Amino acid sequence: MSIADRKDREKKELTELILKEARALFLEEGFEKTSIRRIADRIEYSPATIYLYFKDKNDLLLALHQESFTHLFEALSSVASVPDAFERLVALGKAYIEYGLKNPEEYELMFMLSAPLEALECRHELWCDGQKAIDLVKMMVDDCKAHGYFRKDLDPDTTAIMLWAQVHGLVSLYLKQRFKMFQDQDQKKLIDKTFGLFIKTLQCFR
Amino acid sequence: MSIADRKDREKKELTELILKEARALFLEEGFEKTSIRRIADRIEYSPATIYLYFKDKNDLLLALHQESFTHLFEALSSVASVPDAFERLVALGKAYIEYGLKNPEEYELMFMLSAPLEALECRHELWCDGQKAIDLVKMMVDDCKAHGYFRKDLDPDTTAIMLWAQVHGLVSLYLKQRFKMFQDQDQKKLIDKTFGLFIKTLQCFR
Amino acid sequence: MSIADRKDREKKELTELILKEARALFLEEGFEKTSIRRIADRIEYSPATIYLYFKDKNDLLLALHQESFTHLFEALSSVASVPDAFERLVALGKAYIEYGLKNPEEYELMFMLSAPLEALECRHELWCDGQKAIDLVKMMVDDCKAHGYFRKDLDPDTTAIMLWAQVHGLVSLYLKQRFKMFQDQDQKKLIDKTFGLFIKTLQCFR
Amino acid sequence: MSIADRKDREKKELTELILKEARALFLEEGFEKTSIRRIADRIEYSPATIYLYFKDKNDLLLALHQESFTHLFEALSSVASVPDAFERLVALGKAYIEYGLKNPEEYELMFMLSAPLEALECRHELWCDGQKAIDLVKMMVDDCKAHGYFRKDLDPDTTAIMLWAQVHGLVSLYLKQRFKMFQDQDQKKLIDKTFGLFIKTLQCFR
DNA sequence: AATGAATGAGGATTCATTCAT
DNA sequence: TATGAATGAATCCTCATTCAT
Repeated sequence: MSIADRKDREKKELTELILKEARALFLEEGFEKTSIRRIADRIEYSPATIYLYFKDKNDLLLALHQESFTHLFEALSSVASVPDAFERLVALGKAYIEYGLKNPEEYELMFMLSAPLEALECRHELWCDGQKAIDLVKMMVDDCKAHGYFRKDLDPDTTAIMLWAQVHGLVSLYLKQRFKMFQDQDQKKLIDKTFGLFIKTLQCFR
Repeated sequence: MSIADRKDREKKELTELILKEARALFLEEGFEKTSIRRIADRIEYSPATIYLYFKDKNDLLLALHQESFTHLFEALSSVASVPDAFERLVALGKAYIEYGLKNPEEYELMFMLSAPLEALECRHELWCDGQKAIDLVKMMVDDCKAHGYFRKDLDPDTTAIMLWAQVHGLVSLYLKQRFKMFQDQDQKKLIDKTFGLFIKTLQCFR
Repeated sequence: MSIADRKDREKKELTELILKEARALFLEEGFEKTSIRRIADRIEYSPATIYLYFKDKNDLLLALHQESFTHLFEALSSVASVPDAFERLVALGKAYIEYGLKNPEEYELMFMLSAPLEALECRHELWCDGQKAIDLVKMMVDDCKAHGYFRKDLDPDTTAIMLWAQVHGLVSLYLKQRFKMFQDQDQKKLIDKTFGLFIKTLQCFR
Repeated sequence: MSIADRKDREKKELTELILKEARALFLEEGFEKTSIRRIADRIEYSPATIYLYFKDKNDLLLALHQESFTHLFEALSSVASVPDAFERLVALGKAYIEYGLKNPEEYELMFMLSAPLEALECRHELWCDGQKAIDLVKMMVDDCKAHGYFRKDLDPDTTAIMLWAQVHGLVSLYLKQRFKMFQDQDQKKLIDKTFGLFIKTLQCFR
């Protein structure tokens, strides 16, 4: 038993190692430079070995993709403890932004890269993750309606998309350095301020 | 003089030709497939020739970048004729979205690609274009304030960024297919509806 | 004893299984796609296991080679029941052709592939099979002579080779698609017609 | 002018060099071992250079294929000088066999390899060469009919295929070493003897 | 001004084989 | 007996770039 266990653990460990370095490469050098070869170099295994753990590059990508969503959900789950419905929605947005800024490569993979979707369009799982995320937002919008923060006739779908677009806009412009033109200001503060303003506008939904 | 003139003109023409085909390749086949070689093939010049007109691939990218901004400004300029300040702001957002959806590769280059910025961080021109764009928004926000649509104490910078983030969020999520999970709905309509809702929220700025 | 027996039987069974799937792969996907790995995948054993039963890929090839000859002989044996000596020879040719067309990969392995011979030149068995086959033809030629269909001074060796070359020529050109230039005709019919004509020419041996 | 000439010549020379080494590799190591890399190694150029002269491996193959047919036709053309129609046909067969034995790798490429046809099925040229070859045989069969060597009602198509199959059978079995089982005899003599016997059988067509 | 020729580096994969267990 | 894990070497091909001309 212990032998099988150890083998299992070792297998898992290498899988993790591959994913870790793949993620790191993504982070450090971007998607284009993330090749099987370079990952292999970094983990000091042969390229062929990676193919023992992942069918092909897309499979590796998919694994990273799913992992990233898991991380995102973990990051978002903390807001559940916020008692007030509206404050909870605000916390969700903040947590989303924070996750994006702290995990740029994962964020890119999930929401900004063409590659994974093109290659994996067929796979149903991909949409599930995104669906789950947007459903979370919708649920919170409904909560806000239930507690009188939003009008009853507000469409939760549209509202959720609006919220998502706003935070994604902020995160993605920041990650792609498009706020660098405001050189004289702290760009992260810019995001906070903007998000704060956005939250205020939401109050007209009452 | 006429000889120098002609040479000058010819030089400009070839520069234009290169840019034109580069743009076309971007549009038809995307960023990844746009290689110096392929551009050279299409203009029926040698790859080496391109290097006489552009230092390297990044330089070519920068030129396209600037050109794209010119196009964007053209697309946005039409809103000037809208008389009402608030309506003009709304029209601006709509025009921006429309431009993004209609010119996906240019939009990507301007606002979503890492490549041009990383390589050209030093160049001041890059920021100018973005600056000009955001300034345009700020101006319109000021107009809205002047005409009583927005409170006097509203910060035009933050507001402009918020507006930009919203429309960029919508456009970029759409371009990267992240609305595909709403399979049963017209995705462009989704954008319109969301933008419409966003506009309504702006009215609480009054 | 019974334990040893069982082990023996199991060993034989796995050997058979390997050969069976190797053959199937040959047939379904051709020689190039038949790799040790793919065979291993299909029998759901590890690639390393195959090396316990066959020294290397060539050894496996040799086994298939011998097996194929067994099949060929089975296919040819049916003609024994044809009473007339000349008709029997004709039937032999037809059976050979039919076997070739129906078992293209085996046929290739036996008569068209370089691989098995190069690697196994040393092995005597290889020639035995071919020898047995050509001997069969010679015997039938002798029968024809005995029954007055062929002149007594006809050299059975040369005649046998001529017969073999003719049918092999037809089969191999067909298998390698070299009759495709006769696009407007049924290629199998072409073979039948040609073989028929060839048989007629044999009558001048009388 | 002389510069362009020289460049042209150099280009041709390298093209020839590539083809020559490709052919040599075919001959020495067989089709499977003939890779772009190995060719590049032998000509001491980089693999990428080969792609400047040939679109891809198939293109290179096609060139070799056509070249080989040119050689074959040259080899066969000598028989034109044989005055007697039947002797001419015999000479054609002998020349074909001789060509095959002397140029094994070209012969394989033209008549025994799957690869070129699979990859280039679309290309019309391929069939043209084969067509031209078989037409040559048909013409000679017609000549034999015209001069009373063959019956008037003989089908030239079927006859031509029969002749082709016979010589191809002999050549291909020889090239693939399938005559090695007649160890005690000179294999080339075997071919001659067999072809001689075959020629005799043709006389019953009178 | 223009280019033909060349290449080193790198891309994703697949393979036959080995070896410790 | 069986295998999981690993790999070096190979495959075809594309790229941005340089340089002599």
